[in-house]
Amino acid sequence: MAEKVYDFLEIEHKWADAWEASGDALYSAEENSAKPKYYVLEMLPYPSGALHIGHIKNYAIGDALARYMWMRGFNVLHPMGWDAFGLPAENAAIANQRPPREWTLNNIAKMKRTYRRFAFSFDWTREVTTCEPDYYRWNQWFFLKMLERGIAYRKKALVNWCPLCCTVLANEQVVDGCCWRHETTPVEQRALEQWFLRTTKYADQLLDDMRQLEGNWPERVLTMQRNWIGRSAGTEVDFAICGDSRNIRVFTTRIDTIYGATCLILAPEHSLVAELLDSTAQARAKAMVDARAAGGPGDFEKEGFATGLEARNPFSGELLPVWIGNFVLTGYGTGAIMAVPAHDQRDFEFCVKYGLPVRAVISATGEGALEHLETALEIDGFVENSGPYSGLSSEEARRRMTHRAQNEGFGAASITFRLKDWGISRQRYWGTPIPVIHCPVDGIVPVPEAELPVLLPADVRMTGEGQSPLVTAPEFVNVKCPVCGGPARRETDTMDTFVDSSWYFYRYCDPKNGSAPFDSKKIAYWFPIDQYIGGVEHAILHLIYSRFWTKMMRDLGLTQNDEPVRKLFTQGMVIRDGAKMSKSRGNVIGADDVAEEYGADASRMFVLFAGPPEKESDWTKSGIEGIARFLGRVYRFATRNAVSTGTGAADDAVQRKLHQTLKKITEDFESRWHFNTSIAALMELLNELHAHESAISQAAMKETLRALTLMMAPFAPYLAQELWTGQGFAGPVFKQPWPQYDADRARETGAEIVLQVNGKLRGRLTVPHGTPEQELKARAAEHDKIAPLLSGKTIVKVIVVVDRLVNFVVK
RNA sequence: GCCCGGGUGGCGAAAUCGGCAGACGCAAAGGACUUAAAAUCCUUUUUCGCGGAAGCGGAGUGUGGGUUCAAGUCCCACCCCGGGCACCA
Repeated sequence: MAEKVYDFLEIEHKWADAWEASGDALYSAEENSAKPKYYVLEMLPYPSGALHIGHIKNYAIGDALARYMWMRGFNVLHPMGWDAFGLPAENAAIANQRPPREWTLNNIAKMKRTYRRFAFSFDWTREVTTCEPDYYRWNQWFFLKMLERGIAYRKKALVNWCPLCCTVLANEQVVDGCCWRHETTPVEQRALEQWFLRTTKYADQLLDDMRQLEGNWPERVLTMQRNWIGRSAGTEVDFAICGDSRNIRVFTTRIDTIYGATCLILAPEHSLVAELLDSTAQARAKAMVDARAAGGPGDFEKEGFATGLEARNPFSGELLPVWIGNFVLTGYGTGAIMAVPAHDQRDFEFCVKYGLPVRAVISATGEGALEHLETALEIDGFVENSGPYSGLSSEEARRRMTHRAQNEGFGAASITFRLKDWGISRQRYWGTPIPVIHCPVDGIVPVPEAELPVLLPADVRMTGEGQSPLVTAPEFVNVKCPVCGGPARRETDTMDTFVDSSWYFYRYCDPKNGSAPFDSKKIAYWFPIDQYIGGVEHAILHLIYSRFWTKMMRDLGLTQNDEPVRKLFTQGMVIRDGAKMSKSRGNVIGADDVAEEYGADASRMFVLFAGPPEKESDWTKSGIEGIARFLGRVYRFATRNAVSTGTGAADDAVQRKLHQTLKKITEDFESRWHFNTSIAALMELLNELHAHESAISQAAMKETLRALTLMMAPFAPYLAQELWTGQGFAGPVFKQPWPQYDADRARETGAEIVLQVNGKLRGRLTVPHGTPEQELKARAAEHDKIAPLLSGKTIVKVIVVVDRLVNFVVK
C-alpha cells in the first residue's frame, strides 16, 4: 500500500473535532465502578491566559500516566480546574478597566481550547473554577466551621506587607525577605488586625504524618517541610529580675548548659523593653528593629547593649546582666535567651564582642578537662562545674534540670515550632470574602450559614491602594448585624488564594454538590490522590496548606484520610539556553505556537524525551524537530506496510525486539517513569522494523504495528488513534488493554559472553542461553583471541558469570 | 556553614542488581535521489597512536586515593555546579 505523508495538523484537528463531537464522556471517570480506582492529578493552573511549554510537560506526564492506567483497566479520575482568584486579574482590571471576572473567564476559555488542542484527557464534567460562588461559598463554610472551633481567629500582629501587591502575605509567601511574586521587593512589617488559621495546632501531626509519605514523596520536599515546621524540644526557664516581681522567661534546648550562662539577651521587641526600660533604651531598641527591617536578608553584625537590669540564674543563684540583642528573634520561643557563649556559636560571637565572660561547662570526656575555647563547643558531653549536676551526661542533666524547674515552679518542658499560624487576610478584591460582620454592639459576628455565600459585588472600583477595594462598595459593607439587627460593617478583607487550592481536589469528586462541599462517601472512594504531579515550588506553600486542610476536614468528620496525597512527583522545569523561561527574558515558548508548528503529539513527546521528567529539560528547536521526524517515520512506515509482502525471515528477530520493547516500557511506567528511555525504545523498535522491512511477514507486521500503536497511545494520542483506526480497529485507542509482554519471547536466543583477561575485554563468544560454567570456561580458553594470551601464563583464577562473561586472571 | 541533588562525547542523554561505557536523539561530515532545493534514505562520528583498509594497540565517566578478578556504579578525601536551610536558642 502506498505510504502517506504525515500531515499532523490534518490528523490532529480531525481527531480533536471528533472527540469534541463525542462529548465529555470520553474521559469521564465512572461513578460506581467495579474496577480499581486511580486518581491522577496535575496541579491546577492560574488562568493567566496562555499555557507555555512548562505546563505542557506537567500535563504530558500526568496524561501519559492517566492513559496508561486506563489501558491497564483502572477507573481513572483525571480532572482539571482553575485557580481563578488572584491578583493578576485585579491588576489587569485596573489596567484595562474590565472586571476581573470577565478577564478571568476569557482566559479560562482560551486556555481550555489549548488543553483540547493538546488532547489532554481531562474529565471536564468535573471542572472546578475557584472564583465561582458555588465553589468559594464552601471556603466560607469551612471558615465558619473553623471559627466555631477556634481554628480561625483574629489578632493584631506584625505581618508581612508587600508594597507591590498592596496586601499582607503569609510567612510561606515570603522568600528571602521578599515577596514570592516580586522577588526583589522586600516585605515590610506592619502591625494589623488579621485573620489567622491555627496551623500550629496541627504542627505535630504535620510532622509525624510525614512518615506515611516517606518513600512516596520526594525526600527534598519532606526535608523542606520538616525544616519549615522546625520542631524543637527544650525547656522554658524563668530568671527572676532583681528588684522587680517579674521574670524573664527563656526557651532553651540546652538547659544542661545553664551553669555556663553569662547573660540574658532579649529581643529588641520584647514586651519588657517597654515595661521596664527608660526612653533612651527604648529608642535604642526601636532603632535596632528598624535597622534590621531595612537591612533585608543575609548576614548582619550582632549588636546589643546592656540594660542595667540583672536577673538571677535559678540553678546557680548567680546574677546575670540583661542585654538587648538584635539577633534574638521575637517570634520564636519566648523572645529571650540565656547566652551560653561556651556552647553556642551565636552567643560566643556576641559575648566575645562585648567582653562578657565565656565559661565552659560541658566536656567531651567527662574528665574535667575544660580547655580554653576559640569557638563554641556545641556538643553533647558531660556536665562540669554545675553544682550537683556535675558529672552527668548532657541528656541526663537536661532531664533532671527540667524536672527540678517544673517541681519548683520556675520552668517547664516545652516544644517550640518554627511554623506559625497561617495569615489569610488579604486587602484585595478578587478573592473569597471572609464571612464575618463587625458589629459595634456584638463585636465579630459570623455570617449565618444559611446566608452563604457572601457574594463578591460585581461593580467595584479597583484602586490598587492599601485597603481592600471592597471598602468602597457601600452596598457590600453596610449590613445589619445578624444578632442585634443594628447597623454593622461587613469584613472587607478576602481570603488568601491558597485557601482555594487547599481542598479543590476534594471538590473534583463531587463538583456539583449544592448542599455540602462534597459527599464524604465519594471522597472515601477516590481518596487519597494516587499520584499528584506539579512543580517543586509549592513544597512549603500549597503542599503544606493542603495537608493542614485535610487534617482539619478529618477532624470535622468530613473525611477519613490523614493525608491528601499518596504519591507526589515534582517535575523539572523546561529551560531554554540554560535559563529559566520567563516573560521578562522574553524566551517563553507558547503551547499554541508549538502545537501549530510541530503538532501537539510532537510537543508533548519532546518534553518527555528530552530527559528524565524530574530533571530540567532543555527546549531546543532541533530537538523537537527530531521527534517530529520520528512521528513522521512511524506514520509513513505504518501506512506503507498496511499490506506487506515480506518473506518472514526476520519475524523472530522482530518478535523479540517487540517483546523487549513492551517489557521496557511497561517497566518504565510501573517504576521509574523514565519516559525518555521509553521513547528511545520505541525508536529502536522502529529502527529494527525498518532494517528488516522486506523480511517481515504480513502477520508479524500486523501484530507488531498494532502493539507499537498501543505503546504510542500514552505519548502521542493523535497519531496512535489515527494508526489504530487505519489498522481497521474501532474505538478509542487508549481504552484498549495494554499489551502484555512475554518474557520468553523477549529473550535473546544466544547469549553474548564477554571474554576478559585480567579484567580487559579481549574477545566475545556467542553461546546458547544458560550454557554452564564449565563449558563457558573451556570454550573461552580455546577462543582464538584468548588462547594466545593464556599460553605461557599461570591462570590464577577464572571468574565465570553465566550468560555474561568469563574473566581469566593470569600471571 | 549545614542538608539534599548532580558532574559521562561537540550537545540532550543511556547504562535499572558491581560485569561490553556512550543506547536513543541532536548537531556535524560524506553520499544517494532531484534540473535544483526541501523532504527522505544510506554511511561515518569518545579520543589518541599505527595502518591504504579491514584492523591493532593505548587512554577515557570532575580530581586524588582505596576495595574488587572487575568500578560511571561501592568506600574515603577534595573540587565544581544546582537546590534547600541558615542567627529558630
